Amino acid sequence: MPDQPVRARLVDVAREAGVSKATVSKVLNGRQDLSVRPETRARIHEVAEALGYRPHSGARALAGASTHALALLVPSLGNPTYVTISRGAYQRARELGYLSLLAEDFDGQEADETFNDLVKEGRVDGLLIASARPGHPLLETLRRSPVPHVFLNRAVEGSGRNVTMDVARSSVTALDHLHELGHRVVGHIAGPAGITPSEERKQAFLDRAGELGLLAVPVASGDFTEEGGAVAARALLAPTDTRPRVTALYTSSLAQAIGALHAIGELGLRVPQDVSLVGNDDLPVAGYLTPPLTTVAMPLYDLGTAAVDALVAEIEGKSPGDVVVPTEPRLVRRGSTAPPAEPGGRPD
Amino acid sequence: MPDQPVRARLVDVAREAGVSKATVSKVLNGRQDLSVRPETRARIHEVAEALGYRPHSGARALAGASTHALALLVPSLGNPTYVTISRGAYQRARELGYLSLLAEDFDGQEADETFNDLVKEGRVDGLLIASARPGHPLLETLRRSPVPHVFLNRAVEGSGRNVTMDVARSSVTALDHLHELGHRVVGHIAGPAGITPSEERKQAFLDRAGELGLLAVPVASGDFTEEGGAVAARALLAPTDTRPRVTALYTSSLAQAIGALHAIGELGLRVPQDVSLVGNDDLPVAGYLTPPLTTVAMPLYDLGTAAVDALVAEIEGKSPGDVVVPTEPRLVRRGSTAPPAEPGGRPD
DNA sequence: CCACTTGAGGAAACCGGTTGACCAAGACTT
DNA sequence: AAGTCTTGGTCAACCGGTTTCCTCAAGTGG
Repeated sequence: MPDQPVRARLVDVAREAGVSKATVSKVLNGRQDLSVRPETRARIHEVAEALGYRPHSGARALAGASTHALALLVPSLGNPTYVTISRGAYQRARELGYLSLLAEDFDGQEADETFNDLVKEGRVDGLLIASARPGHPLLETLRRSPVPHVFLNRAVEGSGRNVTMDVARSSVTALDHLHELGHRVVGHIAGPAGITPSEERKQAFLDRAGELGLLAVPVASGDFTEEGGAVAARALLAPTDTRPRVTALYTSSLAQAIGALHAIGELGLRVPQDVSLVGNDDLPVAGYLTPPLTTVAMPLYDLGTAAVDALVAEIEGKSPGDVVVPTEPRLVRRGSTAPPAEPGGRPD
Repeated sequence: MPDQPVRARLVDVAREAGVSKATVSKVLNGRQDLSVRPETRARIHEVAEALGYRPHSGARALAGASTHALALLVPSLGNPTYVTISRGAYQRARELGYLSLLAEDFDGQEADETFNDLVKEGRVDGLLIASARPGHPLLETLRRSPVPHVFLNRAVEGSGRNVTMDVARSSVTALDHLHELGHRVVGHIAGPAGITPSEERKQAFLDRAGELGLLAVPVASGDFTEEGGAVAARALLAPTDTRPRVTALYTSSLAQAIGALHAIGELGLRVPQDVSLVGNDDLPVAGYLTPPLTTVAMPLYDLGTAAVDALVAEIEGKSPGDVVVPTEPRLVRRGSTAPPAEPGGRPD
């Protein structure tokens, strides 16, 4: 095969196949409103293949008002959670004939620039928004210039287009595990206030604690970072007169768990002998912490695929709706959880 | 300001400003080959601003053969190193009027699909390639369909378009630190064979070890992952008759350091009392490991900006060349390094 | 006073696709 | 035999910019 210094264009394919541009376009796009002889159809596909033809996305967008591209907006790529989600989105988009782009909106700080670059300049047909929160600038922007979009992971109440996971179930899974081990005083490190999965996880945690009859369930909020986890852990583990000592912690993110692990060590406590720790989200690093982290694996990849399904459906004219990914959170038992020490066996 | 249900187009701006499309286009693109009255110029800018006008990237690409977009190809987004690089690239691109897209090519496995989606479909003007390695499919693809591109982090020998950091210096920095502390037997966990920064770091490590007169400097290679670091650490720490016991390790990535830390613990050794550990790249998590990790901070952000500078220069017609980011690697001392134990003080 | 330059901007072709309207020729119906 | 479908396509307008000539009026030199 010779080199292809110039991109093959639609006319090139048409000339080579001995048909018109229109026919090639319709055949390659699989349109039904046209009858073509099977052999012509085959010839067109062959020629296109041989020439390595790819339609120019700009020309396509101009003519058909569709770019066949989506963009996923995440609050931070430093959080590997979103990397997994984006992989799911990318693959599913590909299967549906779309390209999924990835953009970091730094928790809303650059959301409008990103919106301009991607939507207003016509680079994408729709947005997968994983960075929503109350007061996010994009919410207002979308109201004024409506564009197909769904919210994933973080829901926007009343939007009717939220794609989420069963985070309530993850709290139950984590808490049941700790309860079975014998823990009766369990702290929860929640995410920042106002962010849906944060609130939901916390509420489910408190509800389940009530059902199980736990003695105390203190909660502290913190960013989804190591720092946030460390600060919150210190707050929860500080000695107090008003309740018994916490023997286990459940965090909202993996980074928080790493921070908590650090803070626990600094306080001279050991995991899991003195404090058990359960994280959220399972990523390779969880297995390499000391001790390896017991965690609730959330269906992040599936969340990405589900969000793309919902968005593409909307782009193709169906009306959106809320979706909950059916895959259940799964407990991954590692070394950071164990039965609590005998009361009095190792007094403070 | 009223809502803008439809995108404003060039003609809209032209009509509103009372001039022709051509004039608006030239004024907004700041072209010199046209004389326009200052007040006309100002009016055009005002109208464009008021209408929130953004040129349609597809139309622009079609007419002018430039998309004003770049793409950064990274081997894995799970490696936070590339996240920092991409942030540098994104910001610098923005300053130069470009949009930087981010794509994961899974170490070359999806490189050709990505190339088709981004380059052949005309979505970007050039590529920032951080995932190069010998035999990478993109190398051949680029030979056949030349497109502006630079290689960053991982160089391609003889390409004459490599943007790299002073990795040799990072080995020296790490090794000097360990030598000063008194270590004389230092192991190195290198990256996979054949990848340039890997080889270069290793060679510089060995060279510097020779200059310092170290007793032994065993090297093991492994992926840039926790797993790779753990396996390599086990190999280096295994007892042997042929050389004294290793008292310190220097790894090629942060994830490797986390893996090594894990393996060291499993072997019943303590950091830094029994083994000192120096990592590469400084990211938030490094400060929250137990113990906090001493590491060589590489100028990742600057690497991203430098790569964009080089690529944009090439797109604008200048011929490419190799660039080394001038920012020096910097040692961040934390708790994972200390003087070695007295010989015999704690025998194996 | 007239040809000529200069300043300010306009007309139209073009980029590479998509799409709805249209058409020729054979098959079928009556 | 004439009209009507159906099959298998084609034609040309259009999407929203950019760019290359043009034009036209006012000023300028001779």
